Amino acid sequence: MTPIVESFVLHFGEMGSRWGFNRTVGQMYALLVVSKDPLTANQLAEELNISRGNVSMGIKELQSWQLICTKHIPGDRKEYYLALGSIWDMAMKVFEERRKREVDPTLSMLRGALLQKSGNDKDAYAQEKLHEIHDLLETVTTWSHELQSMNPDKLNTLMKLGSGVGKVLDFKEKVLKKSS
Amino acid sequence: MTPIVESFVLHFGEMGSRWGFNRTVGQMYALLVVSKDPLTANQLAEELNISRGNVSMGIKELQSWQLICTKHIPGDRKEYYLALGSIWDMAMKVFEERRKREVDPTLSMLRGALLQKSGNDKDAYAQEKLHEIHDLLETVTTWSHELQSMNPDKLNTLMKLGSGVGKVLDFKEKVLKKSS
DNA sequence: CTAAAGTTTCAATATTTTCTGAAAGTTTAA
DNA sequence: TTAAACTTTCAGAAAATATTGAAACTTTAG
Repeated sequence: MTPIVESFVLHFGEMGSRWGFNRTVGQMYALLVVSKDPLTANQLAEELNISRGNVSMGIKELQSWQLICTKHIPGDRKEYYLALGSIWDMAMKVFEERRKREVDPTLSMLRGALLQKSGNDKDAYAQEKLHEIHDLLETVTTWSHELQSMNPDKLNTLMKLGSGVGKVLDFKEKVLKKSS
Repeated sequence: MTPIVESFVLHFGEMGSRWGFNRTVGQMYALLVVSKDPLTANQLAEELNISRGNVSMGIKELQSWQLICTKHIPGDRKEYYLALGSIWDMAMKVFEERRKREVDPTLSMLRGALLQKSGNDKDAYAQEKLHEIHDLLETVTTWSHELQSMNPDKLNTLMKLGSGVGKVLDFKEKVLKKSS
């Protein structure tokens, strides 16, 4: 690994734990992302100085996140691994996967709690709060689903527009009112 | 704790680790959120069955996230704790804090790596990828900053609009073109 | 079918993170 | 100033998580 690649890989490893996977999985993924050519499990183990078994588990994890794919080279029995898709695709995958793991279970727990009859004052207050949290999470999840289903170019336009989107909303209101 | 509150507190504790703090901190926060009246450190320790020292550390953590505040009751020497602001405020705080911890350090690492002269082909390819990641993270951070600076009502309108926002963007284009 | 090349599994070990509780620190009423 | 009431700190214990490596498993060329 060159110094540039190494510092990226190490940083991504540390960050990995915050982003939902462990250090070595983060490092493996980082290395695959910046490698033009696919790598074998043994190459990963060697470059990162980790055990072959650990690489095998890491690969399984990255596959469960659908972040890497396998490539076979004719006449070679080894499996080669490759980061999947564009940076944009990767970001979407991570985002989606985290929503599944962090938000969805909470939403279903909240739905359950809101179905219970509140027995007393304390419960009534608690349920009010749970309701607010539920509604917020639901709005945000629905929204993020919809954003993800948008064409990436349009989404990019939207993001670049930034808070300017407020003006566009006003603008639409105004024009609609005039024409009515 | 009533059963409803307890299941919320336990769930939030487990989830807490995914959301950036540890189990007991998550539980403490959950309990404060659904409690109408402020609680003392001792009450937290007792309700959650954790040590007084752990509560003290948890409080410090929650304060560093600016998620709770202190209240004094006249004639009482104890400190009372209270979840801060509305659910919306809380979500914003958590979101912002996570951005600071998860994204900002990566952005500065990437900026550093992009300043290096790439020595060879491998580095050149790696830097291309780093560049893409950098640009994406920057766009997203800037956008989220701007969304956060918007008036919450407008932001809510925007979210409820969902992917319909694409149509509004088209609409604006069309009207502007006509009038030019 | 056999054995070589490769991959996965998982019990044991190492590392990291969290939690406890006793001691030290702080504040205030008297 | 003192001591009671309360809070914080932090070294060590406990719990959770990650990692290794050897054995078991799988695949395929011959």
